[in-house]
Amino acid sequence: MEEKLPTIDSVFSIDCLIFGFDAGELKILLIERNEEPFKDWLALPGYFVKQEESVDDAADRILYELTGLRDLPMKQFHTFGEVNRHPQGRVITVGYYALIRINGQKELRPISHYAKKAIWHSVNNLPKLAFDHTEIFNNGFGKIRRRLNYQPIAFDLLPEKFTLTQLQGLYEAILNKKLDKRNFRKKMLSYGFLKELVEKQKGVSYRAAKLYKFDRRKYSKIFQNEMGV
Amino acid sequence: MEEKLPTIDSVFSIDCLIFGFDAGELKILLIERNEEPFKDWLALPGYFVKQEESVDDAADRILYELTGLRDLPMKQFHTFGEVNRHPQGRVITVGYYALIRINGQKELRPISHYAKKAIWHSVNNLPKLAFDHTEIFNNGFGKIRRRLNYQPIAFDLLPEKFTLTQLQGLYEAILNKKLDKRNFRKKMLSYGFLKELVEKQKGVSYRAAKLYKFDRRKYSKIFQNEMGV
DNA sequence: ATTTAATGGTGTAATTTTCACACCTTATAT
DNA sequence: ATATAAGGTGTGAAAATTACACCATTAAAT
Repeated sequence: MEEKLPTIDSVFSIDCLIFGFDAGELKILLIERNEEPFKDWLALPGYFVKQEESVDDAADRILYELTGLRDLPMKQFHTFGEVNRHPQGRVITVGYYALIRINGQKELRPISHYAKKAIWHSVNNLPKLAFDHTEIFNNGFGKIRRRLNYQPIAFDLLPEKFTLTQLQGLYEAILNKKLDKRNFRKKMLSYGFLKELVEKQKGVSYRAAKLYKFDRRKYSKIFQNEMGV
Repeated sequence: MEEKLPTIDSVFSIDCLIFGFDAGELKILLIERNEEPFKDWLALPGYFVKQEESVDDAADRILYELTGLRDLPMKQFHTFGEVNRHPQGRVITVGYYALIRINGQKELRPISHYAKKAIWHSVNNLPKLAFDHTEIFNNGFGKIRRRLNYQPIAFDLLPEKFTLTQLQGLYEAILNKKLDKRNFRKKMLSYGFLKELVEKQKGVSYRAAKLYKFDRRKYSKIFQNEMGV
């Protein structure tokens, strides 16, 4: 009894899908690899899980080491377990995603030498990625799109204070379709979890829009278990 | 380059959540373990993934070996990666689920000696399960409950021909709440994917109900990408 | 033959949600 | 002053959701 099992180092990995929103465009965080295989290719930030850390912890550590971003609220979306997905051997990987404010984050600066650099790339016109990362991206992006319809995940991508037009632009970028302005505003406001601020937009050469905040407390009260958090 | 990685045997596993519906009750498939650790305990059917098989393939094989059930349409729902979830070492497990017709299946008969037997147990009053299987169960069951609201997963649990009352009973069992009979029928029929049969229920000591079939072809046509398959 | 027990089967009105659609207002730059 | 660019607003039609109660049918029991 109590015999020891082998270690998981080098056979189990994490890949991260980090979405940001900037200049009306949805972006994904990629790294330029500095290691074989796929040296110099663009890839999702990802690396091996260590023996003594939980998978969730590994996701945080790996993202930090490859991009300099820390403590993002990442969640699992799928585990990829095909036999030949890694050229050097059998590696199972679990995909995590997070939606974040690009400008709320410090600059991208890989800590580990496995990444040459980290960049934000539009989700449109993605180049071919290393390994099966294109498939991982498509899988995760699809799930997030569907989730947007019943969970308030979009607010994580916006600055703390935002206008309704920015919010709508974000929904349109994720869903990849135009929405009706009046209906969108009516619906968003009807939920009751947007807090209207006195403050207005500044530095625009047109009528300044009201700013809003996402009120997470109100959201939790209103929806509790309904929206399937 | 092209160095070989270690193998994944004994560090990566599958656990299966197989739901069935019988006598108005939702059931879960459990095995009685025949091996330490947790010998003699009830557990979810689960075992280690082999080096040369995909994770999806492993799920099919393992379920078959432990319960005798084959080729169920299982899907992943979450990967559990805490460091101390297995007493003998570091094991990461991926949870799969399926919803099936209990009576449409051959009898339960473990092939491998790792399971003494396999049984159907009500999802209510579950005993303490081996490992962190209670947590895995709760996680998966919660997801299925939510999924029921936008995907026609319930039909997999019923016999091919079923009455609307049976279908409603199943929804009530999964959602754990009473539904209005007229509204339920109206809504189900309005989808247009239920095919009314000429045949009626037999062997009941009250008015025989019409039988229906779930028409998967019509379903796909109607909903295509809408319901987030 | 009659009664009983159990489920089958049906419709309507009120409410809520969704959707389609167009114009005036405001702030700034010139 | 005027041109520009986005801000901000309401209504009516259609669809979906909800609440709600009674008679019909069958087999078994008497």
